[in-house]
Amino acid sequence: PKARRAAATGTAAEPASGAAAAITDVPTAKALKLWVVLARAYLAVSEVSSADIARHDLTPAEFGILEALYHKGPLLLGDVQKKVLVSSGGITFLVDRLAARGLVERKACPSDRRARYAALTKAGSRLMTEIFPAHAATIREAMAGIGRADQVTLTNALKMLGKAAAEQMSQAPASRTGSPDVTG
Amino acid sequence: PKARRAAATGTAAEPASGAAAAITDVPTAKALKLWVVLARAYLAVSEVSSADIARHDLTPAEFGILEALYHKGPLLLGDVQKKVLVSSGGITFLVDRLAARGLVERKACPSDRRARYAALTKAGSRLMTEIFPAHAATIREAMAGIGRADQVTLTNALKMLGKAAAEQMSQAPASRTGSPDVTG
DNA sequence: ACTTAGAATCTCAGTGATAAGCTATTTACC
DNA sequence: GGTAAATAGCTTATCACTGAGATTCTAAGT
Repeated sequence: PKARRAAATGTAAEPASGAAAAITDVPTAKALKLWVVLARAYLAVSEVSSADIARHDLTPAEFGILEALYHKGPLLLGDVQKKVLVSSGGITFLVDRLAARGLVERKACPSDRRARYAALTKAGSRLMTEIFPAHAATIREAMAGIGRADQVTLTNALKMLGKAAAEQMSQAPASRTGSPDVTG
Repeated sequence: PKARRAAATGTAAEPASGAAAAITDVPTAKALKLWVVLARAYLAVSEVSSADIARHDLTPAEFGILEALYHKGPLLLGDVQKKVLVSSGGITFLVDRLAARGLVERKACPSDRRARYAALTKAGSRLMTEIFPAHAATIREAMAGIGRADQVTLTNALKMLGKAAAEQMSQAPASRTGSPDVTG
């Protein structure tokens, strides 16, 4: 037998026997709905992408690093971090692992002795040249449910959404659990 | 000091010194771009949501379970799994943890002695009544970057995208690494 | 009834990733 | 020029979650 997985991310809104009543006001309900489909769409595409990446024995994070270096050339570890969205420790760990496989190497930074570059090795570069186009095509296929013009519209809308959400995030610095939230 | 995080998910496409050339064909480039902004938008909203949830010492997965039970009433563990998208072992683990906090309880299923229901306790129900509306409002705020009419358009587009991607997923069952990929 | 396949859940070892704290180095300010 | 704050990356402890197998039960076939 196998441990199966399912396909959803909660946040629905229909009461049932023994269930409390849910959101009534319309704008909130619409926003929740949007959040659900956003999560599902992301997850579905993510699944396609991850599965393709896994065929080469890479995690998405590893692939992200290789891709960043492939497109941008050698990068400071901190810059890789910004691209790939992992913690500082995570970058160390991932680059170590890629280095152990001979795909990436560290290089000293002449102007700052704290910093190090990560760069693709010849093998890493060859690998990416080999697999990236097919990966890109896979993503293109995953997006094929939407017409090309609509893709642009969708891209713009999502860009706005992401920007707004990120903005809201930076405003609320995350208060801690039990505490009464501020001075007053 | 603190281990900082960044804000992106790779898949850009501008060459640089020492970097290999990237995607040239337009449809693929557009699809990649869409994938990037989709990931970023999801991540940004996810961050907002998680931060809000964390204020109550809950993980997103835990909150997902509570939410499912709150809206739908008692649910078989398997059904919870489908809603919240975790592994079979994960459901056991998470429900255990919520039960230890007195928010959820297991109940026998009369018609099938293998199956168990998960249901909110009175405390769990009270907690959700207390925190869910505020959480929903937080999500609404995160989505506020987009007008209400556009939200509906966006929702529909994402629904199609998710469906198409999921479909592609089920077609390619995931071949294993080294093997030469099919018969021909 | 008995056997076999299939399901629902639980167990448990393993994994990717984070978050703090640490060291080495750089920058800014006096 | 010397000291303090900030920065880049590494180390370690910890954690939520996964995945395969084990367990218990149901359903179907003989």
